[in-house]
Amino acid sequence: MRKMMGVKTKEDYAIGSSSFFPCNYPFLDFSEDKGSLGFMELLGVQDYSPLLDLPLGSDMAVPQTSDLKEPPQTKKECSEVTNQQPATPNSSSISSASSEALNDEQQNRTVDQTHDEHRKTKEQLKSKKTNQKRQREPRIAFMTKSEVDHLEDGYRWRKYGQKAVKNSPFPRSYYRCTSVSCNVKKRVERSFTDPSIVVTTYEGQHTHPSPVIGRSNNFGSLMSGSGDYMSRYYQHHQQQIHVNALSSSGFFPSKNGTFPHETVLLSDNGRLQDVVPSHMFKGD
DNA sequence: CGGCTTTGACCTGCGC
DNA sequence: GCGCAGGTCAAAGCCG
Repeated sequence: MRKMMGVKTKEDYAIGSSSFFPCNYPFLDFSEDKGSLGFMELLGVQDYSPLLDLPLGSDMAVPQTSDLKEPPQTKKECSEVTNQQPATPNSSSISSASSEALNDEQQNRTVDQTHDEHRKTKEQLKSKKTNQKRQREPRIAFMTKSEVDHLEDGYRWRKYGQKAVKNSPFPRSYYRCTSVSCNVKKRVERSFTDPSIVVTTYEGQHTHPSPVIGRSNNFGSLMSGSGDYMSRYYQHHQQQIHVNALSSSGFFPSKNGTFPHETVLLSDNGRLQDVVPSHMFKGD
C-alpha cells in the first residue's frame, strides 16, 4: 500500500553516495581552498551577510527572479538567527506543572470528560506557546541534488507530518528527532523547478550524539553545538560541495574545507529563492 | 508489539 | 474578520 503511494522504503532512504548526481551547476568550488574556517562560521553564528537575514518561509516553491532584492520583513526573524544562544530545544517552553495537575484529575473522570480535558490540555499547551510568541529555532537549509528525499544525516528522524506546498507539486515532509530530549526538527521538500534538488531545513540543535555515527572525524571534531548536524552531514557526504551566491553574499567565507557535494548551505532564515542562484531553478 | 508512516483535523500567523 | 497557508497533533494502520 505505502509503496504504491510512492512512499520511500528504508532502502530508498539509505544514504546513497550513489544517489548523487554529478554537479551540473556552475557553483563555486571550494574544494581546493582549504582554510581553517568550518561549518560553525558558516552557520552564521557570528555574523553573516544581511542577504541571508531573510525569513525562511515557504518559499522556494515560489519562482523569483529578483536578484538581491531587499526582503520586506528583514528584521522579523533576524534576531533569532543572530542570537548567539542557539535555541536550546529543551528550554522550558512547556511547563509541566499544569498538565501534571490535569493528569491527576483525569484519572477520576469519565471517558467523555477525559476527552474534554484532553482538549483543554491541548489548548493550554497551545496558549503557552502563544504566550511565548512561538520562538523559532535557528534554521539551516541544505540544498542537495539527490534522488532520495530523506537524506541520511546520522540521526534518527520520525515523520510527524506532511503538507502540500503551495505552488509546488511536491509535498513537504516534517521530521522530528526521535531522541526524547531532542527537539530538533527538519523539513524536507523538493524544488519544484528542479525535482532533483532536495531542500532539507534543520531547526534546532541536537542535544545528544548521533546514534548512527559514533565517532567524529577530524572535521567533525571541530564541530559542536548548532553545527553538529552539519558535521554529521558532512561526514556522510564527504564529498565536494559547490556553493554559489552564498559566498558572494558574504555568508560563506571564501575559504573553507570541503563540503558535502552538491549541497548548498543556507543560513537559517535565508529565503531560499533569494539565495539560490536563479539558474538553479530554471533547471537548464 | 514497538516503532514508524500516513493523513485528516486542527491551530496559528499573516495578509487583505 | 476572513481566508489562506504553514505547521503540528494524534488516531489508525503498516511493517519488521
